[in-house]
Amino acid sequence: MASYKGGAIAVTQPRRVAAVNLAKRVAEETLTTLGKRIGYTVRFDDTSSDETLIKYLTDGMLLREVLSDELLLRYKVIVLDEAHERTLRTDMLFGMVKKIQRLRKEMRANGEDVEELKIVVMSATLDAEKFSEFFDGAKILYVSGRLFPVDSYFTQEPQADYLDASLVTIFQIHVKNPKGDILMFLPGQDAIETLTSLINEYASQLRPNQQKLLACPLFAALPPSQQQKVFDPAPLNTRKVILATNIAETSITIPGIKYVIDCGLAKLRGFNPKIGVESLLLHPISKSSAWQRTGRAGREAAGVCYRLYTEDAFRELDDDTVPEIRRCNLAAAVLSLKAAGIDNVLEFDYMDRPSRASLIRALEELYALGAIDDKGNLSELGKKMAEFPLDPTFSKVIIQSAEYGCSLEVISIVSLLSVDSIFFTPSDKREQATESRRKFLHPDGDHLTLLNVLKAYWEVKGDMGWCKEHFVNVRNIKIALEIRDQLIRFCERFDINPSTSCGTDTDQVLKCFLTGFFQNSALLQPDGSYKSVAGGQTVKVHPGSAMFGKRVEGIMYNELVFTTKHYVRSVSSIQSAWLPAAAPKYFNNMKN
DNA sequence: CTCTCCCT
Repeated sequence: MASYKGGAIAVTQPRRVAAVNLAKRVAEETLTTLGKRIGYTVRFDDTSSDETLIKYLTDGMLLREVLSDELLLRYKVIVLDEAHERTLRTDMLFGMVKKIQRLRKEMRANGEDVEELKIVVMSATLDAEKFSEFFDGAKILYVSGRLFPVDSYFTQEPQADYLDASLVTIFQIHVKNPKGDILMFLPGQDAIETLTSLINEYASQLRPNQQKLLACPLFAALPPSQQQKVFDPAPLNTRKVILATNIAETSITIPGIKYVIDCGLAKLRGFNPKIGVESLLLHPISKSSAWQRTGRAGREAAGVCYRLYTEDAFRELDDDTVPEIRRCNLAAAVLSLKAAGIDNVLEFDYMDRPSRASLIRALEELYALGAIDDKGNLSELGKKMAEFPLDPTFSKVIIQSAEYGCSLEVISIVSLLSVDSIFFTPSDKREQATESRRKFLHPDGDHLTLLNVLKAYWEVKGDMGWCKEHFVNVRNIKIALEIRDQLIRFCERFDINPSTSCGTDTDQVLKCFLTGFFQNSALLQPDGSYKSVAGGQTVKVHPGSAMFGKRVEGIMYNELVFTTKHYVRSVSSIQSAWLPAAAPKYFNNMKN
């Protein structure tokens, strides 16, 4: 069998499912066994081998590969697919592969035995010139899509209440058209749950001889069993209306959609580098996002899209969504760039440059964590941190856990914090969910509460009924356990004994977390509020937290996001006296 | 008195 060492083709995807399904499809069509000439590599799942000529992988996976193969010498071609999505990772790869291509060309000119690197960028954007210009005037090849036509309609007047407008539009479609399911785009869980119950209420008032209407919610936090309902065929004489977040824009494709309703809004991540706070706020979508939503009606046959905004409003929308790299905290990205040999992250070749303030902020955070020195060079600690598939804060905590004697506990808690919440709380059963989880509550907060839930999950051997009863999201807890297995292997590689336990001395766990999260701490004020030590914001404990409504002298939190207020999530109780020991340099500087 | 989505 041929080995393609040095001559393979990488095809990147922003999502795992896409990488896996593409590889399966291509293997099938080329009549080969998956994992031979055609394979895929995603986290926790790798079918590739030395024989693999075409490897489909997530863009995050290719970024990991750069850390061990700085010139990506195992590939002769790199295809970056779905480039228009401009994920943080695709944007990092743009600059990296461009640099690698130049280096390999220079090496060849010096007579070294290296192949040139070919780069192919695939994008559904209309603005191909932008990509071409970035890659030094690369040739553009246009390929037409295979969508069916979709008629688009706008409202005559601006809609003050998009929930009301949605409801009216759904029932108008329902009574005027014989068949075809409806996909409605909404900004979040809250709007989806509200509209689901409104639809079901009004649908019960339809005439008995009329076709029925069934509302199906769809968002990422929904447990797998309920997400599945979107794919189940509707009962006889019933039309499905799927109420979805942006998850239905790209990640999940539902068959049988004839009508799309677009409210024109989405929740968008933002980042303020001056105060270092992330936000999650409602924004009008971009034109490209509106077209993407529209296209969801034309996958199997001609469709119709109703936009709940005026044509004038549409013209005012931005052409494209601001790339993620300009909207998020860059600490993890900057650490990865440094570990991949890009020393000067301020001068890196970005297709869209993040603000200087945002890059400086990331460097400051990494310096405070001890990942880089005062010249901006990676420290020994920083090199180790970059190896872990985690945010730098988490990798710092894992590495420090050896000294604090609590690796066993810390590895589990970091795994549980690495997934979207292991709890699922439907708004209509909030009290029931809170009550059923009360027995896991640890007085010191969410970190140790999560550990209690995991221990209980193990005791019942992951019983599905138990999960349902306690509103525990099985999918997320299972992902957390896979992460945990992976982290244990990393620890063994770095001579950190993953079985070291602090037993009942759980303060060790919280003190250890502070070595990564000292900047995410807040102290109780005389008026009963908490004020963050880093930015001085007044922060509110999220109502879903074990620390909600409690008054302790200090708190540490995993996350601070501005939504309606500055909310902190995954919160635990700390003592202010622990802070200087967790980060001596940082707190000594603050006094001066 | 309640957070869109995705990745290692």
